[in-house]
Amino acid sequence: MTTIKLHNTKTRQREVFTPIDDKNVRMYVCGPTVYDRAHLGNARPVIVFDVLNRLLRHVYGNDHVTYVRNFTDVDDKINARAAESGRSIGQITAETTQWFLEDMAAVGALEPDHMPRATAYIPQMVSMIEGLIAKGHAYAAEGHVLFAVESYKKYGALSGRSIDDMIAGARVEVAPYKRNPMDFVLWKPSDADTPGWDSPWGRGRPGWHIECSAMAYELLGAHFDIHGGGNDLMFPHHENEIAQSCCAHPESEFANVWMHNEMLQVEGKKMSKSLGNFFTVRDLLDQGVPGEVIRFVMLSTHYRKPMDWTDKKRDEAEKTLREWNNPDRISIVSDTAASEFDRKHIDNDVMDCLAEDLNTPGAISVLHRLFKDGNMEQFVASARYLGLPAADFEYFRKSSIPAMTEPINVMVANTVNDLIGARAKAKSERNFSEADRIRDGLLGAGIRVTDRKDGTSGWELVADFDPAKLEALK
RNA sequence: GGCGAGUUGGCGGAGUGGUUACGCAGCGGAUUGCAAAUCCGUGUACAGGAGUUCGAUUCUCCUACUCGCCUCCA
Repeated sequence: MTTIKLHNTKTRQREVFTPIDDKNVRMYVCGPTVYDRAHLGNARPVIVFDVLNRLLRHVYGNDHVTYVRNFTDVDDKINARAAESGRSIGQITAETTQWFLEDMAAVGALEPDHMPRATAYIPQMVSMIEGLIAKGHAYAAEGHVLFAVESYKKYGALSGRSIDDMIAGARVEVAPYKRNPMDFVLWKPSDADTPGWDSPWGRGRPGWHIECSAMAYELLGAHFDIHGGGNDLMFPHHENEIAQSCCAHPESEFANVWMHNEMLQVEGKKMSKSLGNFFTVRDLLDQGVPGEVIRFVMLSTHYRKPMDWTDKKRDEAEKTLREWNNPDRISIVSDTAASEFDRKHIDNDVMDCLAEDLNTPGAISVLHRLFKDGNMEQFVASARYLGLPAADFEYFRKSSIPAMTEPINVMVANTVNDLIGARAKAKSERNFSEADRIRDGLLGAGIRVTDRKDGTSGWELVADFDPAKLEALK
């Protein structure tokens, strides 16, 4: 069996991964707060942990992995969005949830086994909070319930902070009802205009962190294998989750392995609305950037390093994927029900790279080698395994040019073939200036003509295909 | 101020105590009516300083710089 090694934030070391139960490997990844379209940075953890999910399923068996990723659909950002737009909270969260699923599917992410919504777990949260109060880890004050960080000795261990240091450097305004400035909210009161649920502390709503603790406990138990998310969640979100869960279930250790992906940057700078470099996954898709290209770029940097999204990388990724989908090179027929074929032919070196703390750039380099060496079965199976298209040229070509509908596609092909025929005739008459004129014209329209050894000619679309220019050549 | 990550050839980006990926670009060649595409060949880089070592890009320490978190954030 493949030995998987993962970098554990908790120990700051790369460790051999040993499941608690190899018949049910359990992973929880923090999902989005559903108030707006997923931006590009949101896609990184989704893709990273999608790869891990695929790896675990390959190693332990498809039916022996439970992957949970939540939707946080109760949050003050959602409330604010509803208030400013005049729409209902339910409309916003339902719509945003659906967008998220569509956008993540477009970048090749498989759906987790469970995608719980926080609002479906309010009673479990209330119950967990009651337990924390009973054990002396939390206290009610002025309609709030707060977690007492001093009641948990290991508070700060994950992110390497001490409570005293944090207080010294804190820039937060401290609510008067907090016993310790670092105490965080488990439950807060709601006024009449804010969503709320009845509770022992009055009508209110949960604080930010408790939903993950409650849902992880319900779906995975008190002790499970892997907990993941972006490294900006390490503090305070994950620290607080650990404190809540470990105090509510002192017999357990919560997650064995903590994994955090590094942040995404855009052209060397943090993505932010004020810098004007903020964009969503949907923005890219609508601009004609295929989801596979986004995925390829994401996989080409190791998940624990900052990733810089640049136009240059996007172009190079698209170029590589075009080459990998060149029908002249790949003769294996694509079959959507090819899971058996894929499973059998996934390359061992690709697996070894992934097993070594998800070395996706290494896996891509193996893909290059397989392609170059003509090991097409391994290549296709491995590329698909990583969620990249292979032997699927038509799909890729269509997805690159969303405006190009099927009838136009056929018309384009006919036009191009006519022009190539005319060029072949000119060539046979040794009228090379006419032949070159046609070839240059096609290239200008975004179609590259390539002569094969046998005297026939192939063609492919290049980046800036322009149907209008093609029409003008007729 | 506190905590953490990082600095690899023209660019991107892995990895390793000694044999120095991979991709893009470049260069040389084959091929071609000319191209393109393709194929073959070609690159000795690891921020600076000190230390450990037979030997360090890889380990330790120091310095510089970059970035993230500490407030909502993946």
